[in-house]
Amino acid sequence: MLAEFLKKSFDKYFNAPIEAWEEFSELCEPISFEKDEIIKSQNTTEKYFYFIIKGSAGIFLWKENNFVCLDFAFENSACCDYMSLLTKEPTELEVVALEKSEMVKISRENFYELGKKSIGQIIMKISAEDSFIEKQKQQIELLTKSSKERYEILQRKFPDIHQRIAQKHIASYLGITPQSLSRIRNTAN
Amino acid sequence: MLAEFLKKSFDKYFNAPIEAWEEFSELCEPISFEKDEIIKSQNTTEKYFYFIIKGSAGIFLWKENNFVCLDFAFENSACCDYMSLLTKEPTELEVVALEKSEMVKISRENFYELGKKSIGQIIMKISAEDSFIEKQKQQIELLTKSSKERYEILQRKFPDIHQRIAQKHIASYLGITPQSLSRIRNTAN
DNA sequence: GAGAATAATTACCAAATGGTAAAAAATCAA
DNA sequence: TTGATTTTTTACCATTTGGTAATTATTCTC
Repeated sequence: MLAEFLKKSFDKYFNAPIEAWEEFSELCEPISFEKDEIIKSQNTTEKYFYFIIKGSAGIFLWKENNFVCLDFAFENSACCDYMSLLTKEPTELEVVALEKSEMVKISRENFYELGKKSIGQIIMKISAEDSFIEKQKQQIELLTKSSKERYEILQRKFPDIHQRIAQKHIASYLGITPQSLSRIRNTAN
Repeated sequence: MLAEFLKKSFDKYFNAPIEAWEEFSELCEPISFEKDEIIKSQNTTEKYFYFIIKGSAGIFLWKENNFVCLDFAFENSACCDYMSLLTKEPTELEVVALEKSEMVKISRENFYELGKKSIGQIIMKISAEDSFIEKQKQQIELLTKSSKERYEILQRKFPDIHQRIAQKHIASYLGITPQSLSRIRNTAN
């Protein structure tokens, strides 16, 4: 059940037999979050790797008097303070559920335990590599696109984002103020 | 010789015996580049992972009528179009030597060959993880710091960058025009 | 459902940055 | 070295974005 869900979600990255995913599932714990519930707070060390079954989450960073969103995560994708999980160091990043969510979590210890088996190796490798690629794409957008273009790209990537995520979070992700995003949205063409 | 150099460069990340690095070195080829020589051109697939012994390089992306720099790399660090190396797909990224440089390169095939031995596994894992962390830090700077602050952070990271790298490349890395960087540099305090 | 709290929109002006252009400085190449 | 090319600086104005504040809309809570 969970194993099938995971297999489907990861099939675009690599193919592993269902047995491997069953083995993975056994180390996962289901967990639920309410909207706005903090999954990992600032200045703590990430202990878990989460996978979203239903709902959404954001990675936030406090800046002056606002939160800035570094990433959104929806169904069928991973979500955690990956930097902290990798370095085992606390970070200022906060992970927050943005909707009522159902997830599974796997502890760092179990994650690394899995690393000794082939499925874990592949997941860890894909996670790190894919995370890098996504981050580099974000950097490219910030450096080469206007805020309006970045908004359009985000909408194409997550067509229902505006129905699910507060505009102020979207604005912070784009690197602009909510007022600017409002202007962009209300500009013709 | 090369093995010792590599070992020293990577010791901050993980410890491997000199023998492992000797094994690694055997798969490396030395290669030199002139200033401004293209290491990997746009719309090609990256074939090599480079390690800089001396000199520097930049990862560039064409934007309208200028190049934008995504990353600088100096001595003791890796340099390549890592996204393309991982995906085996061509990208629009260009890798350029920014000074007369001495590097060693290892082909993707040999890199993955090494993956079967423990040293390769660790290098690949560290490369992906560290690349992600650096990219996320860049994203955080772009989203939460002013261009002046970003310039100061870059100067602290690479104190001699202004002596080695053209200001237009630094400006593009910071996400601003050369004129803006010139103004920032000539502003008191 | 009513009131309170939060979020989004709009307007206004200030600040930062972009774009064009020209001059000065630095670098390159014969 | 000298002239050509490229880079950096400066100046000017246009555009974008930020910040404050007030209004409207939405969401939350009882």
